[in-house]
Amino acid sequence: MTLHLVDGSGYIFRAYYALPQLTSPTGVPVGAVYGFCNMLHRLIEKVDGNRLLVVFDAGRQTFRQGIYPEYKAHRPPPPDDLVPQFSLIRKACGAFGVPSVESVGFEADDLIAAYTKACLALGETTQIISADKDLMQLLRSGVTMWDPMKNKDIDEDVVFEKFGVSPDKVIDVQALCGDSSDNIPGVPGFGPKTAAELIQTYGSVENLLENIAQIKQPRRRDLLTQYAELARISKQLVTLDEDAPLPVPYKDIAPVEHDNNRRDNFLKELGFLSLMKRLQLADGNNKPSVAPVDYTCINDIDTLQIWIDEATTVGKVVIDCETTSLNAMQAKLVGMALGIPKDSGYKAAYVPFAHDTERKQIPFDLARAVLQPLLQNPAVLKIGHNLKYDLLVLRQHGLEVNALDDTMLMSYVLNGGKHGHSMDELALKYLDKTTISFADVAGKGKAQKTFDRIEISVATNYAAEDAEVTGLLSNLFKPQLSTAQVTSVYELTERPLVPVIVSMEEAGILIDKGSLQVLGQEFSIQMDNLAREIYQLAGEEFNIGSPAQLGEILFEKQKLPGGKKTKTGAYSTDVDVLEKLVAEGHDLPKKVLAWRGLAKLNSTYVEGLLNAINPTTGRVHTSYSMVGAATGRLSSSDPNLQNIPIKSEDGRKIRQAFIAKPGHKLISLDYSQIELRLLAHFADVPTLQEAFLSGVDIHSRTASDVFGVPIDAITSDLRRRAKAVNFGIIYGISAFGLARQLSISNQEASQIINAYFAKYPGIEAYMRSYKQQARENGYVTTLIGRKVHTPGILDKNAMVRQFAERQAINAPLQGSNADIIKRAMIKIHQFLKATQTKLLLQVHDELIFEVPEQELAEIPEKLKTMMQDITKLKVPLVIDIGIGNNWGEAHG
DNA sequence: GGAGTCACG
DNA sequence: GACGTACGTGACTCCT
Repeated sequence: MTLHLVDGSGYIFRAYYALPQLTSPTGVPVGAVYGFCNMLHRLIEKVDGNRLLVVFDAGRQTFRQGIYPEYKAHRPPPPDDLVPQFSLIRKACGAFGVPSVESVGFEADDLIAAYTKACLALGETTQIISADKDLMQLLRSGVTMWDPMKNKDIDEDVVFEKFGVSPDKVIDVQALCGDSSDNIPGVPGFGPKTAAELIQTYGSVENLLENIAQIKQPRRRDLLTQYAELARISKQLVTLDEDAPLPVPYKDIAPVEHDNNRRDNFLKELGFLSLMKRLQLADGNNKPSVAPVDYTCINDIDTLQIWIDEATTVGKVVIDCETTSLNAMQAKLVGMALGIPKDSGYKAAYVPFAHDTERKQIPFDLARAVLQPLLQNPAVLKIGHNLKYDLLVLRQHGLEVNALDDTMLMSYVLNGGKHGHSMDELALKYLDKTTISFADVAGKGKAQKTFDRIEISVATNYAAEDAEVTGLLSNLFKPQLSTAQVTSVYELTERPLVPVIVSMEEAGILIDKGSLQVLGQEFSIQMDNLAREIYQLAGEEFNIGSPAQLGEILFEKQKLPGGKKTKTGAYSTDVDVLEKLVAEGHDLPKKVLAWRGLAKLNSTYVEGLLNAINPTTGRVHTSYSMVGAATGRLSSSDPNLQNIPIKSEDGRKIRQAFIAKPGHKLISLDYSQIELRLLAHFADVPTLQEAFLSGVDIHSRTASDVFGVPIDAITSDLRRRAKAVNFGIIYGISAFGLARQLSISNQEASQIINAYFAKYPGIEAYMRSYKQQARENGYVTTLIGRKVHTPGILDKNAMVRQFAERQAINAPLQGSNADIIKRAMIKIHQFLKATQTKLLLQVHDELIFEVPEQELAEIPEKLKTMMQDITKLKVPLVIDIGIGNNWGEAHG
């Protein structure tokens, strides 16, 4: 028997902040209650006959205030719309038949500790259901912990990662570093790192205090001596009271008492109708190994037609393709899930086409004929999650789709930067639903099955659930778009970009296979030669690709200066370190750098690209993620075509292997200095704006302004430094960062930055105002009103906070660049429909096209005009254009 | 699977 | 006064 102890109070707060604000039919706020009911239901299923006990705080006053009056004293009262939910949540326990306890003078955490102790004494096990770090001290043999919102086990490893010590030492670490959220003082000046280090060495606070004299660092010694008493009090505060009296003796904890009527009446009263229906369905499905009955498997064309007719009448349908591959260009369509609005939720079905079984299915060619009118009907909204993928797969199977809504993109414009946007994550976060994962049905690793080999009944549950979840998410997100004022970002930018990217991914780009192979051989020969020389210099053979082995050779065998550097205590051997050694005249690191450069080119680019050639089209088709980057940028993968080399001579040879197909040229158009232009625009800096209006080289101009040298006397070194400053500003400058970049002292860097601020008034105000915006709203906005969230902006840890501040400065610039190029892509895509020219690639500020020779006279110039006129800033947008037989030439 | 390294804007 | 620090990505190799 296992006792499952739910930290009810902890859950309330987490659910309140994580879930949308719902209100009951009578206007009572019930968002947290909804999450709580969902969790109760899942827990009841999970504990499966074992005991379940929900534990609450009884009030704010506990014995801890007797020890330290300021304990939790600064906590603001709970939000107004959460207060009425406390009693409802206790009622929910009653309605679901789950016992709950609380005890005046003790926190829920103390009761959990006490029940844990009682269980262990009887040889029983407990599971703590919470994510609260204060409960982690209870982990030991027989006590496990599970985070119900993330569906994640919290084990010793998780604790170690968080505190740097094992669970039995957590209270000692907490006692030293304190906790600002609970007002636990700790030792002032000690952070988690120092605390963990000391406890690792001394074992406990008590032993540490007895041995203060042994501590090497004088500052630590002083602080500990001065604040020894605070450390002792803090330890008392964080230690849970495992001797707290049990409100209900362990043996009297009642099993869950099922009464579905009582539960349903409660849910109805609060307006949780769809949840009630879902639970009712689950009631019927609870017997193990009986397939759920709420999803339909459609295996005859007449039934499919009935569903299609209904979807057409309703004007809305969820679609979700199931295929054999994540690579849309190579994926074979196996089946399709459909969802149609019904009552307040969705009914869902799966239509298998090509499963590898004897079971009856609709041949795809037959299904296509009835699906096409639905997918092409502009009056029927097709809802999906990452429809870009489905659209590309369907196109490969001869089906076109219009009239879209994409829940992944809605999530992105609503909450970009806050969390991920995968369906599983959103279902858990917003619907409190753990979806069947792909690994659940297909297995993982080597043994993973392709979808066509999955049993149709299993596939039906998986696929139809995804369709239902997508529908529910769209019900939730769609109305939020206007409330959050991001409708136009979604409707005018993200959603219309979907077909553009589908077209780019489908087009792909041609690679000169032969020249890439030759290049690979040349690189290999050079690497072999270098390796021989390296072994000679090292006096032994070793794996050059292993930073650990290289570090040993350089810093232990050869005793070069450089020492430890990375967090894990290993020797750092990155470019900065090796280049420093090269500058000191060492030959070995120089050859290692050359070897590494070639190794990178060979494995990532030569072999990587050759492997990525699609055997059918003979071209390379990347996949763009529209939600990968928090700032609004696209990202590219499988293969990543946004990081093809350009900076080194050998690297450029890789780029030259990207070629135009016969009779065509590649052209490249890029926005010149767009982020600096955006800075001049946003920060309203007259001098910078004039510089861009006059067309002068911006880095030379900055060099002249900052270093006080006439512009025609600027050396290439001064220009290089000014360029680093300009980039630094865009990244949310720090003297340290600039100093490191330019290998100068922090002081010199500070002086340069001050000179910059003095010459360009407006920049500092820009930075201040965006940091303020982030603090007030939790996000900053771009040119088109895109929100980029900066979650760490109010963090108590200064480093986390400063990181968020730099993001707040950078995101409007990087994000507005993304806005501009995305809008240009949409416009250009429309225009290119009447031509033979194709948009192939986007690299953040650059677009690459394949143009037939007969269109070269007119098209490039028109594209340029469209790009530069896409928006009007206080400075002109300038487009650089290049043309050639390959990408190397075109980039010019 | 994380850490280290390095390719791009 | 100490603490670490430039923004945004993805792929590869090593090693636990």
